[in-house]
Amino acid sequence: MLPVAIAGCQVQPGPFSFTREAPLFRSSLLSVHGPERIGIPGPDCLPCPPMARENTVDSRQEILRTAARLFQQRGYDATSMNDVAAALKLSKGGLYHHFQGKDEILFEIMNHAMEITQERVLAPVRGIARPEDRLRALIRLHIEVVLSPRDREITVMLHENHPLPPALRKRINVRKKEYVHFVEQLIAEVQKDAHKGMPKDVTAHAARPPKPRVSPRAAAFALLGMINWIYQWYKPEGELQAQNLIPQFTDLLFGGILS
Amino acid sequence: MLPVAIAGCQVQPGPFSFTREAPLFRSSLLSVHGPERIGIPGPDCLPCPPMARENTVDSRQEILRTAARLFQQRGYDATSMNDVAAALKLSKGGLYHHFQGKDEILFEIMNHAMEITQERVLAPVRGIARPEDRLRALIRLHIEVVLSPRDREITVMLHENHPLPPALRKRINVRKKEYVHFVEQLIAEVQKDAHKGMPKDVTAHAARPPKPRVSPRAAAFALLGMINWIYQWYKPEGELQAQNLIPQFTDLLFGGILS
DNA sequence: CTAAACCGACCGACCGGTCGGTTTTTTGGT
DNA sequence: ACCAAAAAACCGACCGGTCGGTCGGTTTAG
Repeated sequence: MLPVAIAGCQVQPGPFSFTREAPLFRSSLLSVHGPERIGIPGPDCLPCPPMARENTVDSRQEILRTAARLFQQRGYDATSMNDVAAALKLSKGGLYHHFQGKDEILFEIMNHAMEITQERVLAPVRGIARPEDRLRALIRLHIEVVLSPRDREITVMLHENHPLPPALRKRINVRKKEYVHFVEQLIAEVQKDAHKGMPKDVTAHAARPPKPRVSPRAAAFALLGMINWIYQWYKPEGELQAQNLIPQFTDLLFGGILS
Repeated sequence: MLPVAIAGCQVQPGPFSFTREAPLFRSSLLSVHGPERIGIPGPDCLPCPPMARENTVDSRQEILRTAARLFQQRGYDATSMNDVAAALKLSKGGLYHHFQGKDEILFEIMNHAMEITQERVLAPVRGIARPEDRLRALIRLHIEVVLSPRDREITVMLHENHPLPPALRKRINVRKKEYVHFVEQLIAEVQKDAHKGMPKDVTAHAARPPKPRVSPRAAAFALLGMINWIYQWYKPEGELQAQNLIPQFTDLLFGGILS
């Protein structure tokens, strides 16, 4: 099936350069005929060694990974199906054998990003009893996912809202809303618990605990904003990395800038 | 010059519909010949009354406003120059009379967004003496600018990073960095002042005040993230509006979710 | 009469997607 | 083990349409 990326063989696009690469030889090279049968490999690509045909699930995964990388680098609309095919050393027709269209590729990328969020953030967090611990874990795991160089689907999902057709977009938006709602309820629990733990003389004068000055909904949007915006400014060589960003963002949420 | 939008005359695109409208009559209609001279107006557009030719600055402003609205609705790459021209009831050639190219339009929109930030946020804030008041004002003004239905350039600038060519992008990025730096230094001042104001018995044991647990840089990025992300979730009919969002985001930054 | 504003045909390139192939791999029978 | 047929994977020409941008005009304003 599709050749996997091999050192020296991978397409190396610049940050915003358009390297429109036509495939120079059959990408599925299991035949006894080598690349010389149908062309000379490009100067930046050694012949890929033959390999067993893999199942279709792996083909689709490979396409989605490559497409996600290109969509992240150039944007969905500015990336063509020809670009995606070239990066995979496929023809466009070959790409269309695996996916019905460009819409489906974007949808699967975004859906996969929601799966990642479900598996890497929500599921672990749901297993934690104490709300404050749960919220701290959610912040850490969400930041880790946004910062992960492997999970490019996440930033594609964060950035590309408009291009999906309405029916597909709705399905993604439903999952996003569920996530926001989960965060909101979690913050509400943390705020409620914090009041329970306060000395009686602070709350005794009230019939019930006063509402916090920051509503759970506003806090949820603020938290998601500060974390999701990381993809806009983060630099792997910058001074803010996961290990010092996570505690600071966590402290900020719980205690503000003056904690 | 260009007709300004008149009730009943304005292009009404759906959120993601592509209304490819060809101009049906000369857009500069000062001639004694009315629109009937060259065609019947479209069903959704009454004839625009003739008006004095305006100067080129206003033409360019009108084009930038319209382009910003379309770029915000559909994205820069998914909006064509033909789309922009149609929305202005111009031909594409007419559009190219005012701007050298699509790049220039996006650059001017983003530059204008930085001007708006300079005039509506930075300049007023610089006139405030107390750092904490200055930071509170910055939060309020920045949120107001992001929420402003008129200042679509802001959300275009927040969203469209990649499409500009490197030289133009660099110029915008320099201004963005200046803004981030300003916010960072302001937060550092606020944190410093907060320590000055603490009772001696809390700080006397230290040779100098301990570093806050949230660095100014992390706090600046977090603050900009929570505010800039508003454009992704904000709904005019939602329960979170400027007047209740501003105090909550301010309280969150200063005191966290438990204040 | 000149300049500004505008138009519409046109350019080469590319878009998403299709289709009629070829090539490669898999499968089943001998 | 071999072979032929079927299926899967892939290719490249092609489709109608559109892209950003140009150019030789026409129309309108000064």
